[in-house]
Amino acid sequence: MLKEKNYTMKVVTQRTGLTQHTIRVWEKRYNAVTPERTHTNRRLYSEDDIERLLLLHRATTQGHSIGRIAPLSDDKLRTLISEHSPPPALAQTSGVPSLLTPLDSTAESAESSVQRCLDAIASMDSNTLTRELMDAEIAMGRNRLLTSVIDPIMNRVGEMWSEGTLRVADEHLATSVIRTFLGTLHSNNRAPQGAPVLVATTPAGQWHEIGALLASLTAQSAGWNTLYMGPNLPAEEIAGAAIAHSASAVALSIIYPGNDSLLSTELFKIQRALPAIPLLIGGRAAAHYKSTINEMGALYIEQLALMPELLSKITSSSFFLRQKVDN
Amino acid sequence: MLKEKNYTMKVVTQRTGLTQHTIRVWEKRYNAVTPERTHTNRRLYSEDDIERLLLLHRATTQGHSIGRIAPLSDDKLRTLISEHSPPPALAQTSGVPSLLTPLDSTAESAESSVQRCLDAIASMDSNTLTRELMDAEIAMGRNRLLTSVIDPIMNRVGEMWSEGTLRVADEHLATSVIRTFLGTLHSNNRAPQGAPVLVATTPAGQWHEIGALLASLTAQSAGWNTLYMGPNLPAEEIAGAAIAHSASAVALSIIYPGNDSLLSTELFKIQRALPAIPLLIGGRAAAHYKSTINEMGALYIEQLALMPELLSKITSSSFFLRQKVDN
DNA sequence: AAACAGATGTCTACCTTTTGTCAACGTTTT
DNA sequence: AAAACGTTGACAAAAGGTAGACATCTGTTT
Repeated sequence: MLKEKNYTMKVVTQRTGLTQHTIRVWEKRYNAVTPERTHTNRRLYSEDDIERLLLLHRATTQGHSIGRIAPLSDDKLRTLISEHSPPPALAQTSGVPSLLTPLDSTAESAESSVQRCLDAIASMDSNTLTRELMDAEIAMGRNRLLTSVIDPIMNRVGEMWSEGTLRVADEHLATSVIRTFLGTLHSNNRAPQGAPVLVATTPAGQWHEIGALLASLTAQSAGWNTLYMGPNLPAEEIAGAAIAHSASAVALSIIYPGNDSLLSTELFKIQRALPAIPLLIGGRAAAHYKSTINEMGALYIEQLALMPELLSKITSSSFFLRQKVDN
Repeated sequence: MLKEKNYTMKVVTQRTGLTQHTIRVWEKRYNAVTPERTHTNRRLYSEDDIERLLLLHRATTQGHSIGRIAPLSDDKLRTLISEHSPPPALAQTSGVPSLLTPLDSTAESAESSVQRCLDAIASMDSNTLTRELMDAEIAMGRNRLLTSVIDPIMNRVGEMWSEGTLRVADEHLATSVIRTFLGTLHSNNRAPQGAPVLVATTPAGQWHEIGALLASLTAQSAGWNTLYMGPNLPAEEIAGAAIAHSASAVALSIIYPGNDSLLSTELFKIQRALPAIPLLIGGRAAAHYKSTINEMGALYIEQLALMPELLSKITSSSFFLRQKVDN
């Protein structure tokens, strides 16, 4: 069972997106959860407690009043949330979910989650796949979901596709389901006013959009405001959008190798049009272009998990000055 | 029964699109619903109450006066709403705001909804766009949302794009937001067991997926089970998926003209691999291929609104026999 | 055509309940 | 010592509720 109580307040706030205050007051006023205490009176929460708080958070953002739903069982909460049938104004761990959760046993659960997702893909079961992804988000939070589940899945799928281990149809179905899932996560991102802006897209000729979406979401949970523009955008348009929204960075995902000349041309065009804006480039095929990327002074994202670091470097460097005045 | 009263005012306003004021005044003046009260006098609504208010809302936007319809039963309301058939078939594709329609507030509201969405697109405001779409679904129901709002929007966007009235970046953003929105609608598909299956996708070389998604959703609300496979799927894969899931039909969306030979080849391949399965072909560029489509015995979907009709013909024809045994 | 009455959605004023946030202050952990 | 956590009480904003006024419509009567 998942009854062991061993998560501290801090972890809970990060995983649920609730403030300490709120969590405590929900406990005091409504007995929403009943954490144990250390011998020095610190609260200790279990995995189940966290899940419950997450459910309560979702339900409240859907308009339910905490006082009424706090006594409900987890199952009732789940049905309550799913009955909110029209476009799920999803999760939306409001506030800034901030940075990665500490390393722990979740690594293992990420592995198995990935495996279950791959199984679902192989059997073309899109419902199961979606459910697995949702469970994974609850279990390990958004950041881990992105870096330790979805990113690996897409990599595996890509490999299996090129090995021929996976049917093209499977790959398409998986991509489509994941695209939808990421789209819902992406929803109304109202980051704070002065937050830096990231434009995420894919250059002309590159149709695979999952990478760009992942980049956009990662930036969002790092507190950025993002503008996701879909795949296959010509250089001029990327530059135009970046300027129009005074972006602090542009993220590009590159999946297909081949078509070298077109891609390099596009990248250089973007570079030239946006000399003052850092360019982040990642994706499976980005490694092929490493020399080009270096040459043009862009930043190479070797792994999604490394992106937050790059982002914070950008905000703390001179580019951030522009934003700071706003605060 | 769904008689448990435990939804708060706020939830009801969100799910029905009505204001607090209106809900209360409908209760006071017409006894439209009879919520319970908490011991502190707050209203509590049941799932049925919400459904009823939603029906009343739709009926009123169709021009019925609340005083007259408030006493009606839910079923009467439902038939009232469905009787008011949307301007079926005919003209009404795009652009020309159709002078013919009599003072039909539904058509009008659809028109204005489309306009507001286009405005949101022009100002690259994805949040507003999403909200407009959600409101439209609440106000006019899923079917009309698809045929009278989203389909027209995509047509207009396509036109404006080719006229050069709309920036490419805008078109991309709009497509992406709508893709996400449709994806969320698509996911909660609770499919009945013996329902016929539709495979929806886009042939190789065709990357624009909105049309296929619309087809899939339309089929879903016609009671079909659908398998949406994403865009750009090679003929062999389409055929394979259709066979593997014993599909009763395959829907393809074609947006880009050009690349004629490839496309025709693909279509013929699909035809040949699936001689017994009806092929539905729609999308902006489908008209260009009308002769090919006829030649190969596929069905041409001139307009999304006409698709349900085609579907029901398929289920009632010989192809349905295969399904019938399952029931 | 003008006047009138009924219907309907919206708004204001004002009161109660619910809920998130904060300050103040003590204790534990780092 | 600084940071993180705990408790308590106070407070303000949000969310509800009632009552009644009001501006538009719509259809009917004068």
